[in-house]
Amino acid sequence: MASVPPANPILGVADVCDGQFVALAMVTEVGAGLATATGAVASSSWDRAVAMVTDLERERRPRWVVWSNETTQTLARAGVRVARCWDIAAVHRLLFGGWKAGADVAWARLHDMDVEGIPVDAPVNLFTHAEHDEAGGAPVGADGYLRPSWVSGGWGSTPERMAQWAQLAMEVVSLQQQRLAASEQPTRVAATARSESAAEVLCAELSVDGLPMDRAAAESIIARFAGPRPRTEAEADELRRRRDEQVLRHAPEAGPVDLRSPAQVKTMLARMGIDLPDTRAWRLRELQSTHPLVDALLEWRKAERIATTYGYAWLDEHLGDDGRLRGAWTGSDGAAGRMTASAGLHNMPADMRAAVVAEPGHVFVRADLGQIEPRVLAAVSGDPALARATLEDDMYAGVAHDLQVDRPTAKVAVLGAMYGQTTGHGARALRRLQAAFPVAMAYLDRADVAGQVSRDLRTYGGRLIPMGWTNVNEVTEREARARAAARGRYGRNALVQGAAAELFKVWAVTVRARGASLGAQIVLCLHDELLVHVAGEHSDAVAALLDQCLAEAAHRWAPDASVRFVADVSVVQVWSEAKS
DNA sequence: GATTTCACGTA
DNA sequence: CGTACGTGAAATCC
Repeated sequence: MASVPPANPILGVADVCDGQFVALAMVTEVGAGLATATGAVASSSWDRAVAMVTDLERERRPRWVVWSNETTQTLARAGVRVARCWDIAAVHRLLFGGWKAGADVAWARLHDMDVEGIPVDAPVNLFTHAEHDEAGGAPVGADGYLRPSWVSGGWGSTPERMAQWAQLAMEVVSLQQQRLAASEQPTRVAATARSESAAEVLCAELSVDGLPMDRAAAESIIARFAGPRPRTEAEADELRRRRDEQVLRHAPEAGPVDLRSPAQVKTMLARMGIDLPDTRAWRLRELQSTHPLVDALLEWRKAERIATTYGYAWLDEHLGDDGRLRGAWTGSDGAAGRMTASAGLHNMPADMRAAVVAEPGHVFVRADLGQIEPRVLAAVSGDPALARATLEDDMYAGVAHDLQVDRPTAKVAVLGAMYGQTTGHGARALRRLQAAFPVAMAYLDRADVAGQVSRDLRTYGGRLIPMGWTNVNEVTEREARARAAARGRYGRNALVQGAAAELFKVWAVTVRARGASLGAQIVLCLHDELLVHVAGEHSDAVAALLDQCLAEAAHRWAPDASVRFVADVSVVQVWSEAKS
């Protein structure tokens, strides 16, 4: 570390922003630490820190460097929406894969040090605290790792410390950029680093802003499935008992059965002469209307799902008084890099979409990417024949024509190739697929083989897909082969799904940027679907924008224009109105 | 009390 | 033996 200049109470814009990158470390009580290539400063209060960031954003639009989207979220809560960002955790995940991306992990990996050897802090007590304050001078210990006291001690116990954190962040960014520059596709991977960082900003805003939901509508949907809101625990018990009774009356001789226990349900079904390896819904559905017990059980499962997972407790916990449903968003999962959301935002039952209602005077502009994965495959593999098939609105029709098979067969064959499905009646179509699209199929095969031999992969955008799975108890040859095959499927799928996630995020952050002047707010991202909330008067403009942004995003992400991407766009008041 | 298994919703 | 996620309850482990 270079010597750290003394912290100043606050400086003007010109003093701080002499470069494109400005590192930011922020806490609520103390203020902000900022660093540029030449020096570090810290502001003395939260209000002044916010003012400083706001001024800098307005006048210079720097690329804000943050350790994680925690900082971006703090800013968003204060009403500050930044345009450009460098999210160290997001770039770390891109470079090194995996999930853990704290400052200590990022630092260790960038210095080629063993992550397992990262020193851990002793439990916090009065003595260790006192020690930290004395030893708090340098963030890097003698062993080369970040000192645990620094990492766990918070970013901003003092303005000086915040300034040091900001300067450290600048150093880390420079190391990350060196890594990106040394990669196989430096320009493309650097672009991914920026779009992934922007996606983290979007996630921070999604977490803060939430999804518009009509409480009364939601409650009536829940009531339809699970009954009225119970006022007491006894009432809840009674409702549960009555729900159970609707099933159990079809199996009177089975005795007391806990329907929530799959084992007991299996036994109950066996006694009624229904033998199943497990009691999953798709198995039950095959037997639908052969026995009233099966039908009642399926109904019960649906009601139980609403009552337990998406019931009144769910609303109470996640739906704010302002009619916004909030969950925690992350820009990339630990695997292929898709966005994730908690609070059930990504797996809400379709019935609940009727409660996702635009606010007065507003609408949702909803758009989803059509057949995103095969189109992405055409782009990342560079297969000219598959690229030609993407020119059709329905690309499976094009593939079917090329393969001389019907559309359902073509679709199953393409999906099977991407996901590694090897059974079924697709063998003939698969051979034709190999002949018609050899480049794309070879791309998938390479991913499959890499997975089988546990060789790490990188997505088109440069995300590392670690394949060093821990080999647990492969006792038999058969099991070892099965696991290798599973890794192969995983590899195939990760390259397609991961690249699709990258394109989707470029699209989303482009919409965020271009839609800001219209007040368009992205309120939900669903892997290939965007839900944008905007004042009704701008609905047409935003609908057009979603298409324009897709074209821009596709061009930025994969400049080869031979692959066509399509979006289905509609303007609705309620999410459930959207057909799809 | 923490972790794993089953089940099920979404893409 | 398509993949991924988050969730809740039961079962299991410690």
